[in-house]
Amino acid sequence: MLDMKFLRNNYEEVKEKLKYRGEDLSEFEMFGELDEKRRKLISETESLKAKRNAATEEIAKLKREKKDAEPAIQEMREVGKKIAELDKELKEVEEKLKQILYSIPNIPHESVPIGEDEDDNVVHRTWGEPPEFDFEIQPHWDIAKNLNILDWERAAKVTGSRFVFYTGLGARLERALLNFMMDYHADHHGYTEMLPPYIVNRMSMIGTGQLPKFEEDAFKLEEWDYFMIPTAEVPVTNYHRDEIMLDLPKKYVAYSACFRSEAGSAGRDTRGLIRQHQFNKVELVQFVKPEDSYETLEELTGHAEKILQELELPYRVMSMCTADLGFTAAKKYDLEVWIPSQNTYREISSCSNFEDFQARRAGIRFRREPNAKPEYVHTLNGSGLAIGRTVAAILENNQQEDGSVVIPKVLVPYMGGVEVIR
RNA sequence: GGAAGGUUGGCCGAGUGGUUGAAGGCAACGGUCUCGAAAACCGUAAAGGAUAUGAGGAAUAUCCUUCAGGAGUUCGAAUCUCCUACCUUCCGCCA
Repeated sequence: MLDMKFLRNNYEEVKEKLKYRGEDLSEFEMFGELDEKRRKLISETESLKAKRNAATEEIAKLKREKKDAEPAIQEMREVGKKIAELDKELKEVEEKLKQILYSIPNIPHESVPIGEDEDDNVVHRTWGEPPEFDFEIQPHWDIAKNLNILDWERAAKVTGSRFVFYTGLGARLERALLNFMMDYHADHHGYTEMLPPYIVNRMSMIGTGQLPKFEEDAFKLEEWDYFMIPTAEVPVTNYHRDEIMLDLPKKYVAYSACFRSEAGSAGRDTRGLIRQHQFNKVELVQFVKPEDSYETLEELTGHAEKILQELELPYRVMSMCTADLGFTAAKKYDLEVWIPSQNTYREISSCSNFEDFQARRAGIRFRREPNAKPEYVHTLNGSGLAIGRTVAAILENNQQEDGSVVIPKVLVPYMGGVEVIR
């Protein structure tokens, strides 16, 4: 959500910047008119209320002195009715304005490359070399099938498509990664560990920007106004909703299962671990002072990269262009890991600076000094990492000619000493 | 699922229709005192919004709103009524 005053004063400039996002801005057009109407109604209703408040005091005085207050009361009856009418009108206008503000995406940071689609994303840096194989490589779903560590057939029976059972050492590998990542961020990167609810209410989804625009992407509970979280970002960011924070920065690392309807991606990545309705993810979330957020974005991205480096998986860092930023980010880096069977890099982490976009929606503020005015914090988050995709990357990059898979060294202790899945 | 009680400012906590934006306390900030600190004493202190002056900034002034959220009664609601959410306790049910 953008600041209403800022929007009023910089309307044309904002419009110009949002053009690069390729978003539909038709609703945005009504802003000026509604904003003016709102302020006119406020003036009218407030002057009437001031009048009423003065009269009310007068009436109280008359009553105390046991004088006749009836004429004053009669007059205020009319004023009261008028106030009620204006308040109702004002509420409608404010509701419309709120919907508009909620549906305007964030303004891209000046360092974000301008582009029309994902092809305009910029390679920021590359780490490691894609491995060379002197045998016929297999996609991870075939490797997993041969090793008997992933079971899609039964998952389809039990639930449906895009769900999976991890079995045996597969389940162990997933859990090893989860533990390794959590430990690493908590022990080496200074994050506080968090285990959040997987279901949140509507206000939380609005707070981080999933709603009201993208309701069809979410899993909603039938009888409740509750949603399955698409990422731990939602509960962890909303943890501090409507709070005035005192000590910044705050750094949290949270594991959660994530749930996505994947509406609109029918037919894409139908096989394997890349695109599931439910997947596991370790998420990094930070609340920082505005002046620190861009430095923090680099730091946080580095924290996610460190995991890939420890796992010895080749990857690259992409700076997302204006068209591929998503709704809420002012700047975003995607970490893409090498997937040999697809001969390409695939997203495994997204690290974003939202500036005050989420903080404004969710009412997350801080004070610089004990008596200073509250200011909005900047929020950031990044996957550190998506675990299912990490499993896919390990299976593919570490596959051997005999179909076995070598476990990265750092994971062996977490695997109970298992060095190779065969 | 049934019953009772609760939700007030950064925190605790008074307050059952009319100078209550809200007593009191703690924490905070400024000052007096002190070599300095503590203690003591004095003082300042909520958030959001509109308007005016001002550079549509900082600031100041006036006004409005806000006592979980919403609706209602009333000239007037933290205070009365209804609904919702959450918390606590008891009963039931389940693990």
